[in-house]
Amino acid sequence: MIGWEKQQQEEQERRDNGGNVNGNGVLYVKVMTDEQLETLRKQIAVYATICEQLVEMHKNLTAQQDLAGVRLGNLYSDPFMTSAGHKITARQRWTPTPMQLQILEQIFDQGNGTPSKQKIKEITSELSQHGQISETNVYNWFQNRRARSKRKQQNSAPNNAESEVETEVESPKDKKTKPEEFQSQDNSAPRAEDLCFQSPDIGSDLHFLD
Amino acid sequence: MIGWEKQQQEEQERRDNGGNVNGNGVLYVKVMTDEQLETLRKQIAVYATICEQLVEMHKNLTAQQDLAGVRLGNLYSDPFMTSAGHKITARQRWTPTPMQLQILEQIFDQGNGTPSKQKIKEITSELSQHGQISETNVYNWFQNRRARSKRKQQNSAPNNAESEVETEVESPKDKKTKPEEFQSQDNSAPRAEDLCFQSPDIGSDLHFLD
DNA sequence: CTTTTATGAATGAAGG
DNA sequence: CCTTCATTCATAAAAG
Repeated sequence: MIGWEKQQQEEQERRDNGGNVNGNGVLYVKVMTDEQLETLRKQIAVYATICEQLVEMHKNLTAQQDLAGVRLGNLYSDPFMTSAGHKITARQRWTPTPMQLQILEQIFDQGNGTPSKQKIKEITSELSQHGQISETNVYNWFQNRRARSKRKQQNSAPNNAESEVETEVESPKDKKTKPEEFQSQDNSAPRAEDLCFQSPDIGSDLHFLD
Repeated sequence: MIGWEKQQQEEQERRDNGGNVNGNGVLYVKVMTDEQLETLRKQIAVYATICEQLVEMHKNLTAQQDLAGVRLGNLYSDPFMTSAGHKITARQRWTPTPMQLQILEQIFDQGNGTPSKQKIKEITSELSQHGQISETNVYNWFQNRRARSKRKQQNSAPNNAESEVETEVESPKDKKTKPEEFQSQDNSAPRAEDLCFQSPDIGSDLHFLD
């Protein structure tokens, strides 16, 4: 197959491009901005959802037919749903180098838990000496670090109290968020009329998974 | 299926054949070969085709049921997709359905960046046909969408004291650093139409979904 | 190779 | 509007 792996790592905020590129060899390539890719990704996701729903409907119908004694057999199979359904939307992500991680941890421990805008810039600047990184990466890192640190703390604290008072299974008891009428993901079947895709010449048939 | 997520980020040893790469802090773009694009196209086509076929199957089944007088009605308005994995547990926060997203995105792209109170109502009204939603949701969505779009844009400009010798970089990538004029601040989601990925009007065949 | 875990990133909502 | 937080999603890395 083809190797998408030719792609290089990068962050999510690049836009525009420098026209066409080529390597040391001759290589014609298409260049897409991240926004374009993102849009593509979402549109594919829409397809995935539609397919899922259609399959679900099918299962229901088939089940009914079962009751009626009209088994049609497994026309659908989810293998493709899982294989093609989500892999397409692959997304790359930054991975801190050990050095970067060390520095980040260090800063985090210093208590200046408040990553101000300016601070971020500085940190990013410094870290970039040790590898590819962007301000967003730094920002995210601190966000996640704090959130997870917090969660961990609150997760282990109530447990070591003398008598085990916490028999809770999962429910976040201190749900400070207002009890708002939760709107469950209704997820009513999509009206595809509203999907504004169009199709090119893709007149291919069903040899997905090829 | 192929994974274009296979790329690797190495601190200083990057060496790919793309040539459009660079060290830290430089302009990145997604690069795809024609082959890769073709594959993507096929995959999308697969979705379109599968949807069509499922629709056909559904019609047949429905027709049979009609004949058999076993019309059971809305069995397939199942609130949750069990195949997706996590949807079973009710969610406490609104998650736009793909269709809602599509519509929102569309409206957002139209440039009328300021969602007036009245507009919000209209939009909410329309979107509620595709799933549970409230005006607050819509309002928040636009708020967030705009804020993040903006940040993203302003984040993509800075660079770039190219320092590290990325031996492979050679091609004069004419960086058109003109992030602002590209599109007004109200539009940041390039339509995929540019890429020729459009889908067939499967919508007309899916009307029963509703 | 498949499953699990750790964690970077996305995003709805709240606050100011 | 902008920033911050909480939660969820997706995936690179680790484990089996």
